[in-house]
Amino acid sequence: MRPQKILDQDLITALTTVFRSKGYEGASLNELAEVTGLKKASLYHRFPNGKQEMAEAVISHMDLWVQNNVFRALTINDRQPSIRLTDALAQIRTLYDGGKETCIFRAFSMQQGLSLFQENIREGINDWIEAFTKLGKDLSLSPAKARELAVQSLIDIQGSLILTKALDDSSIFEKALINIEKRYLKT
Amino acid sequence: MRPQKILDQDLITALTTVFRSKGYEGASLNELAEVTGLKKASLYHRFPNGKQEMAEAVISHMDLWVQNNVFRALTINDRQPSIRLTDALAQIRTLYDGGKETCIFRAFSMQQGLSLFQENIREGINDWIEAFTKLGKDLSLSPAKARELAVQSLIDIQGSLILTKALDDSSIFEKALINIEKRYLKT
DNA sequence: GTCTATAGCTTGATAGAC
DNA sequence: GTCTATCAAGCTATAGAC
Repeated sequence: MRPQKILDQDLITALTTVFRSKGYEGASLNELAEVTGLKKASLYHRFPNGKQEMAEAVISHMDLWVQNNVFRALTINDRQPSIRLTDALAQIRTLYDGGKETCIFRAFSMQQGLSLFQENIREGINDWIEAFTKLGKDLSLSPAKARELAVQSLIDIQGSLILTKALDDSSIFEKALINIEKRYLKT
Repeated sequence: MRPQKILDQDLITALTTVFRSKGYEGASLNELAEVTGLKKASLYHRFPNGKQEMAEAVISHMDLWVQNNVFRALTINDRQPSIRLTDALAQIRTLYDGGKETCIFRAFSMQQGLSLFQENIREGINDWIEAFTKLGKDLSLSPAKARELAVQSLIDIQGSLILTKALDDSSIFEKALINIEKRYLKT
């Protein structure tokens, strides 16, 4: 076997930047080939199912990162909940590069992308809600209140990302993160 | 002149449904022709600048509706602010069909759509913020606090629309609207 | 004002050489 | 494993008849 010209890790990273900024349909194979440094036919060798498989790999890779960083920080048992929250918010800040990057679910939630990845999106969002809900319970909130705060936290993240992008003002995202923290610590 | 087969009003309405659900790139001329009942060449007669002009017409039409219904309700001077807010939220509920419809700005905020309509989106969102800010001031809030609540209201609307779509649970959107109302009336 | 027909391009995907 | 070359299908847009 000939050696891989591009490592899997670098490949996924390059694919992610395009899918994230252009969405599923908007990411053309020509552009995906260009940013990865591979020709289209070579991409098909690495991802026999084509564009959809590339997108799935991007989703899986990001999902793993979120689990290892955001969810782990939120739900780990051997630390104070307030510390966990601060850590998780720092990871979220990194994930979205201070509000400059969009959520991959949002990028894949229009057009064909929605029908192809609806289930991934639904599960992904539910995982976020569960992780925040566990934090709330560990802060002695009732299950209902814990879930309510979790949903509101996700609304704040997603909504502030949209406004940050629309107004090109990353302070909106930053304030939203601080607001999430305040809301939990007030209880 | 031969009579118009389809009235301007009906034409825009049909175009809107497609652009809203598919986004700018995702809305193909074939589909736009199909839902309007006109052939592609006829669409070009009505919109000489093609797809972009159709999208602009959709944005303008929706903008006018929002001004006449949401902003007018929020900012009209001869009614109590709390009544105005309730009215405006009812209009917003209609605008997004209880959370089942997406925001046109979101539909146009990926791929090519973003570069083409970035300015419309920025101005549109700013108009929403201004309208809510006026309401806050009329409720005797400080300018800073009024703007803060306005931004949070938009975050709640946009974020809850995303979660409602992702989880197919329109109660999230409904709770967000109620939450906006509570937050203003608490002050 | 609407239509049929088509131009010209880009897309996702494949065949086969090395 | 990567490449060049190519395909069929879809796209936006236009020409010209009625």
